[in-house]
Amino acid sequence: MEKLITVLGEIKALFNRSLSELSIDCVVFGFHDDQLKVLLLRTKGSDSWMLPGGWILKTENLEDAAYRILKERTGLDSIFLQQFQTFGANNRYNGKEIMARLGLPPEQNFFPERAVSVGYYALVEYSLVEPKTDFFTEECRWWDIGEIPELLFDHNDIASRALRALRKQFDHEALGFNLLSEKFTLIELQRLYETILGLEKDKLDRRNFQKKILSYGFLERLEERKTGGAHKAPYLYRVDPEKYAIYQRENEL
Amino acid sequence: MEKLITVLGEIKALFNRSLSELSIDCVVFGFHDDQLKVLLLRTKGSDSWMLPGGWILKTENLEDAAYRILKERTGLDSIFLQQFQTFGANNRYNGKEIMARLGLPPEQNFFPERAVSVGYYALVEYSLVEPKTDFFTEECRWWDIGEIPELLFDHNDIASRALRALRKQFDHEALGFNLLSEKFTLIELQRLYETILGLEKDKLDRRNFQKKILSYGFLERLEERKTGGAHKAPYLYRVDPEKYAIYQRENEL
DNA sequence: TTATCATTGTGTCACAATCACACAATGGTG
DNA sequence: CACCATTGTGTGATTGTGACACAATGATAA
Repeated sequence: MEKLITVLGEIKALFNRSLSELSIDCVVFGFHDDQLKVLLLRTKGSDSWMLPGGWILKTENLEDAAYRILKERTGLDSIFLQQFQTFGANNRYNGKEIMARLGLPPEQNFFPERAVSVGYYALVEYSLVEPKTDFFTEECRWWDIGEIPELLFDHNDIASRALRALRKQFDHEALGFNLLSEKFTLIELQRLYETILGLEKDKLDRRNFQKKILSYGFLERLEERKTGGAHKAPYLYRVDPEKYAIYQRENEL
Repeated sequence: MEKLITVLGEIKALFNRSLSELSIDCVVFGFHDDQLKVLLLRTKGSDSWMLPGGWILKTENLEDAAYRILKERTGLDSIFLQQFQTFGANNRYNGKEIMARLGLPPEQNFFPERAVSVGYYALVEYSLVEPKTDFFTEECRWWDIGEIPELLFDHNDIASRALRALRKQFDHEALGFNLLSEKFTLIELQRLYETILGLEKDKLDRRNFQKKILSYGFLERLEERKTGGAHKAPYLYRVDPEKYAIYQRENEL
């Protein structure tokens, strides 16, 4: 009982330092074993999963809040982050429901009746992430994009909109290198594209894909080759940051 | 003085029925005389212009609020509306500043210190709009996109982001028919595209443009021709709603 | 040590999309 | 009724994309 009071106190304190009617939800994408993954959290003492999210401090820029939240969950500092949509259905959220989910007394609800959420998606390097739980949750782990369970609130909707926005962006801009390690082979990049665009393996023609990507001119072929696998060792590539910036500028607007 | 108290009371009443930390700002585009226009409002007793906007009622869906705000300003019911970005810089807005702008005593400020705003852009038929002022403003009129004055808050930023989002969408999807009257000539459509994309007149090749647009298959050529102008009378076209819906579905995702 | 074989690296051809361009028909204007 | 800016239409050139084949490589297994 005493513990419950402490918990309530801490949440209230956090809450008083934040904007109350507004939250941020993040869809964090990772890539592993040729599969697209999303980072999810399980709330304490329940089977309910949700997207990582949080509140915006009263003095904090919206985008800074998103970066902070991501850093708290993944340990990562520099992350590819994109705001994609704001969700404001009047029934998407319910203060009392949150209290109940957290095992707190609903009649003591101090959350607002209503909250709007700004959706961000992030692209991170799977192997660098150390999933961390927060105050409300006891498990944080990757889920395959095809096996996402039923989530709290409208988080299933947010996740699927994020994927759609991601695909749209992939369709007309070369990106996603944040999902791979610094050095990668072209076939790894191709698998990434096929996975994100929802295509089957080798749907993209290997030769045409490589020609196209290389024609952008921002990939640098290293002397090094990727060894270890069977068969001929492929070259490793990396993104040349300066040339990539030029490409992005030319591709803007 | 008595009037001031009444004003304050009315604003407070409206405000109490709304979410306080969140607002909506709309960039309403119209097309007239081969120029792209934006609807702006001038606040009472000042030279300060701003975008039409408003608050979200506590029980109201975000999108419904945007439609309501637009209807209040333009008189129009069915409008092409698109959420494009949410603006949350911590210094973008200041409650006391609003009070001062409205000629109200800043020390009685009841607006929050901070507010985040969801940006929508709208495409409307210029000739159908009857600009209406609201409680805070005494003038509402169209401005040429190239002559937008300095606006309150971060509204210049919002407006230019809206234009950028609009151009991006135009780049890979046929739309914008909402900006023309129901029946239009292909050259009018071409001027619209050139204006929105920021191209000079006749930059697009007339023949290729018409071929491309018609190849989408949702424009219907009418028997009617547009008379009145000098020279040969061009055919009028209109959008076939069913075929347009098919085109949009095929073009999705 | 060497044959095997899945995989890598590269070039060419066919087709589709886009671009550049010309000329006859039209219908107010003077 | 001659004029002329504008409309309606078609064709060849250029570019971009998609389909496809073959020699080189290097770990694996005989």
